[in-house]
Amino acid sequence: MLLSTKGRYGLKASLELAFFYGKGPINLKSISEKYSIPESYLEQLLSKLKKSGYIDTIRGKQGGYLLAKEPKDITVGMILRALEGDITSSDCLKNDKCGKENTCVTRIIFEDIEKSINNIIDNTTLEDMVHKRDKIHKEAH
Amino acid sequence: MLLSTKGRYGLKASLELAFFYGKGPINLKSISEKYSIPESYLEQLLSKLKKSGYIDTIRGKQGGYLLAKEPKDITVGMILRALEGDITSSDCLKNDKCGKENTCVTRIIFEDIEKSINNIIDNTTLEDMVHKRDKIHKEAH
DNA sequence: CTAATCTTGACAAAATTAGTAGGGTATTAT
DNA sequence: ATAATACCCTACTAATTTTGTCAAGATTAG
Repeated sequence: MLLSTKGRYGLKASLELAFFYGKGPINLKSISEKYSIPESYLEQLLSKLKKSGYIDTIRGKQGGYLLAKEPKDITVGMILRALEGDITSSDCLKNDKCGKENTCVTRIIFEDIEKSINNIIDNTTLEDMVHKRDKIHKEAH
Repeated sequence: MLLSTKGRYGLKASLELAFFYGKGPINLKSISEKYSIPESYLEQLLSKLKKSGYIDTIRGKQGGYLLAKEPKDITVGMILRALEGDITSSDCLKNDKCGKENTCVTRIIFEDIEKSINNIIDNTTLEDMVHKRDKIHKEAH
């Protein structure tokens, strides 16, 4: 499995904020209920996104969360990496000092996979996804 | 992380068998030592690959493991799936009956990623990897 | 025979994921 | 002011998955 619930939940929440971008803050509870995500858990995820600079918050009554940048300036890769760390195909590309980096063949295919994944997530913005969403919902009617 | 050690170890072992294809069985210990994989653990992995029909075994002294098919007829995807189950980007593509399959936007990007991964692993055979290995080792001299 | 090798199944340790819980702090409508 | 609202933070726990370990047995070459 490439992504855990962290990335999935976090991406859904970010997309929700993107959808309401420019329309004021969205509170935690409403996101948590809409997507059936435990409130406290989602809170931790959004907190990470805030620390990474992708989300702003407004405290107090009528407060909530909102994107810190325009949806077109936030990629799926940014969100996923903030929550899950580097998105990698295999541990050996990160940790291992196996000493065979230059001659390991399996490594090559892992690298190919990873490049391909990164290519997708780094070239899809939240805005792209909002547009896709609009399209899907239109077709559903 | 897309792949655990299961897939990585199993793929390395399979590649070793591919490299010695047609030259008799290779015993467990030699693979386990060459790649620093715990013997009993590797045993379980090879056992799965046997059940899946990708490798044969010869018991007794001088016995060992060998590929059940030609390297060109075994893909990386076959090996990885036998060991790790379906290679998937997100749980929600497999289990969830979230009821929103037709309108969920995040799902689309997970599907794109998954297709891209499958495209790579299903179009790379062990033979391809042996060739790459030959090339790498040549260049290293 | 016997030493090398695979077979099988149960068990255990370690790591990661997925939450829970609860008090704390800031803001604002009233 | 103050009460309600909502984010902030840290620690803990439960569940799951990964990564092994172990032991007794079956098979075969020499």
